[in-house]
Amino acid sequence: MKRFKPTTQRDIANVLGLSVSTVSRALNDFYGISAETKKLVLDYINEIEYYPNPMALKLRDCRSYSIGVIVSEIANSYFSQIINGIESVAYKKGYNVFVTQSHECFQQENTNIKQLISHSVDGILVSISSETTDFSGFYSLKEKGIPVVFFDRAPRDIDAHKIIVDNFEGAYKATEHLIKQGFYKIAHITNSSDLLIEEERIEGYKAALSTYNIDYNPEYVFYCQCRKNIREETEAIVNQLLHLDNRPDGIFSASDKLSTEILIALKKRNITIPKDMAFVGFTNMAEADIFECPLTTISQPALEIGEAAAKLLIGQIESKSTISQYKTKIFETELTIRESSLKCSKSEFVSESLNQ
Amino acid sequence: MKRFKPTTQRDIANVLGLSVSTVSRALNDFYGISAETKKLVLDYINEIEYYPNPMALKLRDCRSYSIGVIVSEIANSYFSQIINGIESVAYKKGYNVFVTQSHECFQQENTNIKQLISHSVDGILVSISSETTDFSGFYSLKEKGIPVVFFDRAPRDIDAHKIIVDNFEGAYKATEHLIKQGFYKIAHITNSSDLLIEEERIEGYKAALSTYNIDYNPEYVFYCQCRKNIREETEAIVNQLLHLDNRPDGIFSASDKLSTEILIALKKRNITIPKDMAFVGFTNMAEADIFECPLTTISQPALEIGEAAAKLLIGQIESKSTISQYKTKIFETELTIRESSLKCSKSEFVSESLNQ
DNA sequence: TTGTAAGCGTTATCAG
DNA sequence: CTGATAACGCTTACAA
Repeated sequence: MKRFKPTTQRDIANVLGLSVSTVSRALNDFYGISAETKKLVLDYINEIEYYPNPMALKLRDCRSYSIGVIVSEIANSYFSQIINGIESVAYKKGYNVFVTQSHECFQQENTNIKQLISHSVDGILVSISSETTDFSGFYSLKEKGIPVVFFDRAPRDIDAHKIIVDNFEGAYKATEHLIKQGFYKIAHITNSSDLLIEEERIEGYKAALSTYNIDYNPEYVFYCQCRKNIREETEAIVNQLLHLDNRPDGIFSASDKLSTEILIALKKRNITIPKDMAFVGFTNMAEADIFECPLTTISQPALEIGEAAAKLLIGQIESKSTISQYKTKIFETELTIRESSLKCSKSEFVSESLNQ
Repeated sequence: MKRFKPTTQRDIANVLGLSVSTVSRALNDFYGISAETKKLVLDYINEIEYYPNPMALKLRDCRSYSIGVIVSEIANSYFSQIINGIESVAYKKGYNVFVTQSHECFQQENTNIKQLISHSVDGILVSISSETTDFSGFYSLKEKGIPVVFFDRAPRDIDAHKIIVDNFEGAYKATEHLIKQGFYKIAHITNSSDLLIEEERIEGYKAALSTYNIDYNPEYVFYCQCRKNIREETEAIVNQLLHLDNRPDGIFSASDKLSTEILIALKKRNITIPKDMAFVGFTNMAEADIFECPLTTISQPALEIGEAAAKLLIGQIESKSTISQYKTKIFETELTIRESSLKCSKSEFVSESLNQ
């Protein structure tokens, strides 16, 4: 295939009978060029739709004007909304975005970091995988001077900007809501005990129980890695949960994918929501409204999280001085009450009236 | 911020007391270097984890080793699955992927094309927006010699590789299934009459009706642009549909987002699926299983579509000669029968038994 | 076998 | 005000 060879400043210079440097001056509003010559050049480049060769610029500046993103899965509405936010900010500021997926795998995450470095990204936005407990990869990025901003899932004690939601508050609200509806035996299903956000959610869950004088029962907390075999994992969890001596009457699930899979497993066992089991999900699914039983959810401002993360990262990239004080920006979550968590549910009411 | 300055071949050469070209030779298995020197260099670069500066390579080769993707929306499981396929192939072959979104808007699509060109992508993968009727943007890409491969939604008569599914067959199967279930008044809701895939789906729908001697009723076909105001559009369509003199008893919906929105609108009006209205969606939603009424769907092999498209594009990019014969690869769809299309539905049965 | 130097497209520094 | 030239990091033809 004959490769597309774009016009260069040299071509322009030749056509107009000028030198390359004059053309460059016109393009960059550089001082020391006559208005006349400048107009000549600008008119011409407008006509031919000239774009400066980005590779040359990047080589010169030693930066790629691109940022890398690592998420666990893009086919997840929460993350794709965040990516939308990141891209809108990045494009506006002239940056490209490379999106990579860790699939909740530590190994893959490290491969992604290397890939991104070898593509000379100017900075990285990351939501760490549920498997990650070793943050040395991120520390070495810091050492190399490559800015990293964490969003959604951040390591506990790393010095970096972080964009997170108030997971404690979110989990508290979810749990409290279930309690107020009259469910006292609430199970909590979450990703992995090593993630800070999961810890915060568990703390919120515990705090709500404690407020209402309900004993915390460790048997009611389940962990799921959400890897490739998520279906098996959730099947096992649901089996275990349903066969507990003191079977829970409500579930608070901590993530998108988890919620979907748990609901599938429950449905398979003919557990009706919320009659047999109340349910609140920590999720951003657009489809929450049309599930068999519309889902009560704690939702997160995904778009804003993405925008904030991108702004912070680009700010750090473009800042002249080293950051001395890292920020942690915390967004609030929102409880949307639908039917899945109601004691006397509308769906029960409807199905009764339908059968008269 | 002090910029990260990676090691260069000059640095390596200085350390080892060699010249840049010798280092380069070692890295590229170039002929004319002693095994000894080569080992020396390779050992060292392994130790320090040297990566060649991608910008320099790209500038030199006049190519970016990146491909651009244009889809309508990434927060759509069908497209995010396709992107997964694209990325897996692209990364394996050393290419980056820039993903852009048209949001079903012609203007935005053209902006994206320009963006991608100005980032010097080596080729573009595109699923055209529902609004696009003017393909001049893509023709001018062809003229410039930038390879374009269309997937999912392709212009009718453009000379280019295309990856599509058998939309006719898919629509036929969906419609036939509804007919066999005893629904004869089948409405079809689709994106926009200008897309080839929509035309094929309508043809499949008509052909199935004709096979079973059902008259085609143009009033039963609805078009939705699926833009920002999709909620209003679908509300209007559902209102219109429900107030037809001869109200349909089944709906065959042509896309993901459309299906979700139509179901929300129907639910709002207390239309029960499939009792009051049968439903088949052309969609890849993972959640189809746990909807109020599990959704019968025509699904598409999204991952494979993405992989095939990326392979074809990269093949074209790397091919020395101009392509004389463009390929159109057609994938088959799959009908998954769930409850939303069944005449005597299980869900009715369940809700009766629950109320005894 | 190794080193030198030109060139990819830009911008910046210097002379004219 | 404008033009020539070096530099960014890499590959490669050519000279040593």
